[in-house]
Amino acid sequence: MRQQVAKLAGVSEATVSRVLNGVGPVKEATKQRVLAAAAELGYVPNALAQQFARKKSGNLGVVLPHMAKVSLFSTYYFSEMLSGIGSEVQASGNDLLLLFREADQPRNYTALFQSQKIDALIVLGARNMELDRTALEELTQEGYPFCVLNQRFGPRGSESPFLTVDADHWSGSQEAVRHLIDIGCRRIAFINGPEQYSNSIDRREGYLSVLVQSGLPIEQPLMLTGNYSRKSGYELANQLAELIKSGQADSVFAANDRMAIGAMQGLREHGLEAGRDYALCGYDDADAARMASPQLTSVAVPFQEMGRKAASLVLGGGSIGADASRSAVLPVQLVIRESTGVQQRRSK
Amino acid sequence: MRQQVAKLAGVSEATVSRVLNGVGPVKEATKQRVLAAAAELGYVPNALAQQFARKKSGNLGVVLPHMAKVSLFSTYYFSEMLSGIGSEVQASGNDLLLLFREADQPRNYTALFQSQKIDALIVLGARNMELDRTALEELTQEGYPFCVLNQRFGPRGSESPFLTVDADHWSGSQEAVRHLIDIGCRRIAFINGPEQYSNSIDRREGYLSVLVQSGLPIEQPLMLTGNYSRKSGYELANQLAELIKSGQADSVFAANDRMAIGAMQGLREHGLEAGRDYALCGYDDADAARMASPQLTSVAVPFQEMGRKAASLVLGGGSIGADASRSAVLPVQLVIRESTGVQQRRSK
DNA sequence: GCAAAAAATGTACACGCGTACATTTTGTCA
DNA sequence: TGACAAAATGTACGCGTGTACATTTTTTGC
Repeated sequence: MRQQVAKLAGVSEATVSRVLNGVGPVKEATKQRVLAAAAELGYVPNALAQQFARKKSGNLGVVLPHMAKVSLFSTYYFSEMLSGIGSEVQASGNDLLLLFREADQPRNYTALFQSQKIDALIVLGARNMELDRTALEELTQEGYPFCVLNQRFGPRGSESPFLTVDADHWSGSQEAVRHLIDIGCRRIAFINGPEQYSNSIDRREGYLSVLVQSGLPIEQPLMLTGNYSRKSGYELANQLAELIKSGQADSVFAANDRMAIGAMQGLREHGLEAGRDYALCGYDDADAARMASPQLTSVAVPFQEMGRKAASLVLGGGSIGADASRSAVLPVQLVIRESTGVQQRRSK
Repeated sequence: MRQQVAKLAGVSEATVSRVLNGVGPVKEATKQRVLAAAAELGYVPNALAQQFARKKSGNLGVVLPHMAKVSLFSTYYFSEMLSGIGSEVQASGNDLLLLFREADQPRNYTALFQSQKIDALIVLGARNMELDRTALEELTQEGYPFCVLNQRFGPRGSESPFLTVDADHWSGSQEAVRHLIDIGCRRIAFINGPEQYSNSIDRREGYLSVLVQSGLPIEQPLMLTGNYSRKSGYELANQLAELIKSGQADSVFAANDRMAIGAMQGLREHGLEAGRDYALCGYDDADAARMASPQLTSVAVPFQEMGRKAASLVLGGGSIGADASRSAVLPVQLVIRESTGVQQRRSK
């Protein structure tokens, strides 16, 4: 096929290759002849042969958490990040290979590199567990380019052994809690997610630090744990209702919107309305935040940008910024809506 | 590398290949020797070379609608289908290549096959437009295995020129509208999506057919059009409010949950509550349906199963069922919740 | 125990491309 | 115009598999 193009253009196959790849010096006239010939014959290079010859698949792998039941991860989180990754991948002329992780199976990420199926890797939904840690350590050891998204290993602010793109959930939680305090809340219940996720830890620390700064007491009974699902928030509503009705709590800060909405629904069954009987703040600013009634105050996370950043880092193969830093932490932003609405609280 | 394995096992490279691929007759003893040697050396076959030699990439391509702003397609729809596709792809030992479509650019799907980047294709979010039709026609002409998901070309029930997996939105809409009539509604407003999607057409026809069957009049003013976004539903609420307050409408059937929720929110601003002042039924049964207040009656669509089916069809390369039918239509199911709650309506 | 069939293994090469290196053409300067 | 450098193009080969075909080994049937 390439041979036919070469013959039609009156050149050698090598020249065809050079023209199509824009490499090496080529006379403008021959270039046009080759392109014309290729167009006429409808020649499309065999990507498999190209990858083989170049020893590059051109694929960015993205590992997804197992999500048969969409439970732990809101689909918002997932699809937004993927969208960001996709836009960057597309811009760089690469492709995106989706890799579905089996639940609790040993990860074999290095094999993906050894087989050259992927040139780079982004890991979504990693947890701080033996299984994940060893897999990532292995990748580091071998020097393969990869990036962990929305998860940090080691303490906050510490230098990461590998590329990491995260959002500043510590500051985000601080903002959220400060906002609750600003509107008059003093006893802020907190629904967190599992601490395998650095996200959860960051939020807890942000929550606690503001309490301390503000001279408010830290009350263990106010700190609850769900699993980031709506259902878990809903189930915690019984405890929350008691806390609120007894005056032990006047507000709820949930570590994501799904749990916030679940809690909101559960509390409603106890006759408690967000924005009226208690203030409620979620996290993520998913679509669901705007769909809830009352609309949910939340912390917007730049998931798309995080995806783009991770992709660009891992495809560029470089470190972050001019320095040799291995981790990027993107800012988040509080979005105030009805569930902490001042007017509604006043009308109480 | 393979050579080293061969030497260590004391066989030829061809035998190594045979063992690893489980092809051809191999003595059990040599098989074990080869496997042991491969394990010891940590040999991982080069996927690129395999693909090249086999002339198969092992990739199933999935074309995604452009979704910079997550507007037309709920992320629920998207991630559920993808999840279904993913499970099937994984089970078949293939990989999933994500292909992001640029907005309003000519589609070049055939090139993906010609370059052998993909062995099969699933098209998500196709519309009945020139751009899409010609692209699909081209694929058909060339005989490439592909499947269109959740979209039909040509009239309902007609034989499709290519593989199609859809859900029975006609029956689903009928069920929804019948349910509304069952609970006493007589003037059912209908918010549909753009008619580029066969989904929309099916829902409209289902809606109309039940009205006719039930002897209810068809009123043009009750039929509104949005774009499947929450915002569009919200914006139509003004018209709906007027219809409801003037007694022209007593219920709303929205073609998806997002628009239903948008309408619900908009109507609330007019003092109208779903399940109390009017009945509301959505479609898709996305998570959002359960997150809304009141929880939304909706039509559950087996998105995951559709994804699995499409993947299995297109990877199997076969037709659907024993007959030569080219299209599968999966059943949907009405899920009744509070927004059409009988008890609430009674208390009106 | 021998011939023939069957099973197991080895040998050799193609797959389509990119590219190092050799060769030819073009351009430059005196 | 000739010598030489630079640009343009051609030639040849490797990349790591899978597999058709040739060859060797084992089994079978008598």
